[in-house]
Amino acid sequence: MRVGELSKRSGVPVPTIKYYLREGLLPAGVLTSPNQAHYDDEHLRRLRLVRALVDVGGLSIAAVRDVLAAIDNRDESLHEKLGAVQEAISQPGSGELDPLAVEDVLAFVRRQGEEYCDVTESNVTHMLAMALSAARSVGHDHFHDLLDPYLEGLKIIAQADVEYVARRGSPDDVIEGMVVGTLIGDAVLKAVRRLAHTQASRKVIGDGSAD
Amino acid sequence: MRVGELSKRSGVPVPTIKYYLREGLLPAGVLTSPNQAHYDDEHLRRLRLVRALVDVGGLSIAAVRDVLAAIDNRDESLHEKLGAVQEAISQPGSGELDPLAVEDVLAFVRRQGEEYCDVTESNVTHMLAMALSAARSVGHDHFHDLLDPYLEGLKIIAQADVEYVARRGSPDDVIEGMVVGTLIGDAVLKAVRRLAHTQASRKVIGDGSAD
DNA sequence: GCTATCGGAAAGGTACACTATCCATATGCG
DNA sequence: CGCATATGGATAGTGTACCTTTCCGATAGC
Repeated sequence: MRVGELSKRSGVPVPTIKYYLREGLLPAGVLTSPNQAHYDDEHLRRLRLVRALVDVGGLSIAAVRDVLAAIDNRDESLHEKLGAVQEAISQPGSGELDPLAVEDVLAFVRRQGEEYCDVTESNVTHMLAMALSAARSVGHDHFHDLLDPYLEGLKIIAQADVEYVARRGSPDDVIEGMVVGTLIGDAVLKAVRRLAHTQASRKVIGDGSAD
Repeated sequence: MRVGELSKRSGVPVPTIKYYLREGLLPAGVLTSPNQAHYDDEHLRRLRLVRALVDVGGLSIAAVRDVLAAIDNRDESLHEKLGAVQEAISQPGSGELDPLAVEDVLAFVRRQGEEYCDVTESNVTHMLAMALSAARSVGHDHFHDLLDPYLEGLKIIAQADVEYVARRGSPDDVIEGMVVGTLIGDAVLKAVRRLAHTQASRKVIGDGSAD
């Protein structure tokens, strides 16, 4: 197929596809003449992945490029790749870290039997420290009390996630499933948590008949 | 205090504070002369809240304005206010909804005993439908299988959230705690889920010694 | 042959979140 | 008092991110 059909089948405008090609988010098509190229289903699949990362995952174009590079890297074991991809899809944001928040993270991580030393070493722990710093900055200096119940609930969720991903066929599908499952899963969790809030708060403050 | 001290105490540059004042994110200070105004701790608190919403919650300036308006609204009961604030902090994003994804949401919601009809009525259900649509668009058409385990884990988490918020004093603190707890909680959950993934996947694929 | 479309490059556009400049006025210190 | 510095308010400008538009000569397909 040519770019017009790729556009029709994906819902992405042609100029945007050209832009993604320029930015290296989409591999070039096979040239059949100096100004005709052919795209296949793999391009369509990749294009839809890019849109999902951008629209649902909220990733920047640069972050998407990093993720795709990690996915496409052929020189790593599955384990290394999963780590690289996880780093790529976990942007910590910017701002100052409260040392007390860093302590909270270290204490939490140690409570689980890990022995990390450098919180800024991984994007994930950095993310957590950033969030706890923000909590402290707005006066919530006991937010870390929630970490243990969060982990308890998330163990159930992560177990389901891993089973979901492990069910996939090839290692490439596992990687891609992890990316999609993590980012779309974040969005799903956000929504379901809000639904759960509504249900849980109903028990406490009632339906509005009495507050 | 005047704007300079507000800036020093919050870490937010003076021009940015002026911008927030212009945009209505921060109430004007009390004028003591035509070009001198006085700000208090409430302004500082509000300013830090704005930064937390923007930096950690990832909210746009317009969304922050909506949230603050919902917080400040004096004409609603606590229950109504919680609902309005929850809508304000739940942006569904844009894109087309897959009818099958809408069905998935309806089935899920009904499974919990609710009887919603219109998925687009609430931002929260719309968010969920958007996420499941995105999953389908990248070929994950059984992502909804995860909804039940997610809810199971999230019940534990939401319970902790509600207890955390209920511990606060005044109704205003409850509202503010819900905003902070929801948005910062989203970020914390994201990070902790990734940590839980690492732990859970270790059991399945090992430490990298064998994959 | 004729119209629509193509690939590729370059310039343009839009939205957002600040940031800089100006100015007349106030503050605060010596 | 004198004078550097800071202030509130208004207007204009900046930088980044993500596309769009416009152009070109070449091809596709009827």
